[in-house]
Amino acid sequence: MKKQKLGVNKQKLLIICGPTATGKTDLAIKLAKKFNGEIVSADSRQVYKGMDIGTGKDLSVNSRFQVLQRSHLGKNQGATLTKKFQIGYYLVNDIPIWGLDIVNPDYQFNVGEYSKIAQKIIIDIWQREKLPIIVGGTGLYIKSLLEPMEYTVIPPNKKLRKILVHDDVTILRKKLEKLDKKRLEDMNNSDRNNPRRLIRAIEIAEYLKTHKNYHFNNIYHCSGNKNSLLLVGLTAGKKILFKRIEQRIKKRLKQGIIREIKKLVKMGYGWNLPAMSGLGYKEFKPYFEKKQKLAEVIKKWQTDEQNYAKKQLVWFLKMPAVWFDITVPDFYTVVEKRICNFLQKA
RNA sequence: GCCGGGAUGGCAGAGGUGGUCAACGCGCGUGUCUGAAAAACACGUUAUCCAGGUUCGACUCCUGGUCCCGGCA
Repeated sequence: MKKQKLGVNKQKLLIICGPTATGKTDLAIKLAKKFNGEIVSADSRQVYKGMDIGTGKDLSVNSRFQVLQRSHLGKNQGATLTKKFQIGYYLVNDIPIWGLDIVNPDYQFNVGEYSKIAQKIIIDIWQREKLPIIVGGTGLYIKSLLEPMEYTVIPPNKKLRKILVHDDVTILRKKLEKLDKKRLEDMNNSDRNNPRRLIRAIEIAEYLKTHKNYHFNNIYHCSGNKNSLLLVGLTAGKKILFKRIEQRIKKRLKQGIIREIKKLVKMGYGWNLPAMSGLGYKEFKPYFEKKQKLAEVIKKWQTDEQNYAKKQLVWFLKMPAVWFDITVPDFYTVVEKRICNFLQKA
């Protein structure tokens, strides 16, 4: 028996974004309790199994991964979404958090896959008449839920990539020009010098050559109704932000980040994997190779996190978010009121 | 104490017959963004140890000082 779908207008989506260490998840859990919500992570690093402390999953010791039996993401149908992915949730404080532990660290995960999975989860939450709350620091992942990204569905072509990595940007540009001149012209200077972007553009052009009737189909998009979407941005002054980062690093060391990395390395996950390029992991490479002292690693980690927070702000400030300063005393009340208001609108 | 080498931007570190000069890297700052995004890429950013002298002109040559490094004692 299918539950009756809610009307389009009732399909609200709440998004909480902002730089690292602003307490996004804590706020989301509070809000989920208040508004009958479930959390969907939008984080490019938390999708990896076994990478918990460094990516800040903040799972309690006894939280276990589970799938929802009756949902279309459940055991049977969830498996058909694709065999590669594990889709389920952790219960934290009785609130489900989705989008964690989707793949192993040696898998190269990406936006397109995230977008597809997250959209399915969101629809599932709606079907259970609850409020999906997207929480995360990965701007591109959030963007992929806000607007249809036409070409993200085109899969990577590993063979082609293997050949193209040896070309320098001038050659790549020539190759792209031959395939799709307009695409090259549309690129800005930064992208035109970015081998990764050029290779991707060539990849797309090659794909379209052999798939003439390619048609993009987004599962849903929120851009239709203004009242169906609220973006909440969290921020704080740089000084406070950096202080919070420092404290969190200390916490992660205490939680056993070194042990976690040791385990990952022992399992055979190499330093060159994209998953291991994340903050709080890559800094430890010289330490494990006995080339650097722990104190230096921590210092580097701190500045890397700071820079990351700054970069995140560059991204998020362009988004149509309502911003809240987390240091304001009645911060939570203000946010709650704003969301109440949002949920009441048709 | 003696002999030798050195002192260049926030750091590390090149160069050039005395002629706006001051590389590259790191850092820092500002950005870009359609399947690696905690990634990748673009743009910008600051200096010649101190006091004299020679010279039209010295970071580059000379004298003195200060500091650092190596060797001898």
